[in-house]
Amino acid sequence: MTTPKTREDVVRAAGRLFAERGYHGTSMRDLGQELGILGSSLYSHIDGKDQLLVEVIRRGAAMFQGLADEVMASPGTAAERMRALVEGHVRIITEHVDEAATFLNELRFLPVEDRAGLIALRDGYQRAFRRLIEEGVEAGEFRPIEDPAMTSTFVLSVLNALVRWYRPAGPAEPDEIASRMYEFVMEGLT
Amino acid sequence: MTTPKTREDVVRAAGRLFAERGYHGTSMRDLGQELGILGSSLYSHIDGKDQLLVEVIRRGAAMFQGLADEVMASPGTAAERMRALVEGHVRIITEHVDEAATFLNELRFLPVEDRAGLIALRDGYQRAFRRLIEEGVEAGEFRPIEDPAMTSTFVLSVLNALVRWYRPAGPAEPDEIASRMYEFVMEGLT
DNA sequence: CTGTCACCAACGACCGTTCGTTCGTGTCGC
DNA sequence: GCGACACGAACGAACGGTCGTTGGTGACAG
Repeated sequence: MTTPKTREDVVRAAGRLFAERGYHGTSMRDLGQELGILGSSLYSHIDGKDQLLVEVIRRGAAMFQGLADEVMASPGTAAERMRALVEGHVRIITEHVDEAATFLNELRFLPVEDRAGLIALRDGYQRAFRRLIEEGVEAGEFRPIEDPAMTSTFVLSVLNALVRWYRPAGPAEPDEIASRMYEFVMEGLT
Repeated sequence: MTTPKTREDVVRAAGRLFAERGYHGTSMRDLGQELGILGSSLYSHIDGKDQLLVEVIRRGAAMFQGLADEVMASPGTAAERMRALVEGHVRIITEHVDEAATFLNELRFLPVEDRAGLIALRDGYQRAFRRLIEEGVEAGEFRPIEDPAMTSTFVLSVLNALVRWYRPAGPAEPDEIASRMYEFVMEGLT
């Protein structure tokens, strides 16, 4: 009757449920129900639950890493590239909330053999922000900042928190969110 | 031999494990082991696992609400009170990471009958930030801000993310963190 | 006819929780 | 001062249920 489910369907549904209920809050039977099949039927497509978590998180990590690579390789002032990072980050989250949320929230539940590598990716992404801030300070575009590492954490805090409150049905348009975020990150409250 | 555990011990250990492994990632036997007793022995002190979650989160919520009440009732410019909020928030998190992290991360796993009330507390706390921002704009202390609600989300994003990276053993002192955060929230990067 | 995909029943492990019991400690009547 | 007794805290076995996972079987599409 209904067309059979693909491995792709399974991974996408897993992202959705992991984001919504957390990895440990999602059972294979839950996941099956989401797809209209039994939990045991999932094993026609995948090898195990933890593999699903790895795959979903890998996708999240890849998107952010791709953005950082692209922006950091492009020309432009620090401010321009910061704007590109903010816009790209917001676009990734608004278009792929589930993978992004799982990447940001469930990293600690990865099997040990995958954890370190993916955490390194996340740290690499943050390092792009730090380097950009340092460049901006050196170029005199930004104010003198004593602790660029901590400051990059602040910037990323604002960006990452979007997965916690963004709802596609919500009143705010992605472009507007990106603009306001960039504004806030650059100027603060004053 | 060893002194018996109190209900207080149990709640504290629960906060620690819920923060570290998440609610669904923590079993009663895990929790017992953390205290050096059996999982079943916990029921001499408590009625059920979900009660523990409620209690830990209640403590987290109470601390933040207390801070907001205190600061908002005090005199001072918007900037002064913003500094007080930031400092208080950082102090709460650095001194009670576990309750704070559980409050911020595990709200969605609360039993339905407790969820709405505690979410309302969280929203009330955020509303304090929004009101303060509005006051600051009206008084001309802050720049004109078109969307104070979203901006309050940004500020709180920076503050709340602290539970994700603060480690007591880390290099950064709480005072220094609070100063840098206030600086960033007020001035941004430029 | 072959391979894919789902079903179904079942596995052992673990889940939250209950129960009967034990052991030590402190209280109180005598 | 001493025995009886209630109590808090923990044990250990067991409960029904759910977990992730396996293997066998059949339906149905290419």
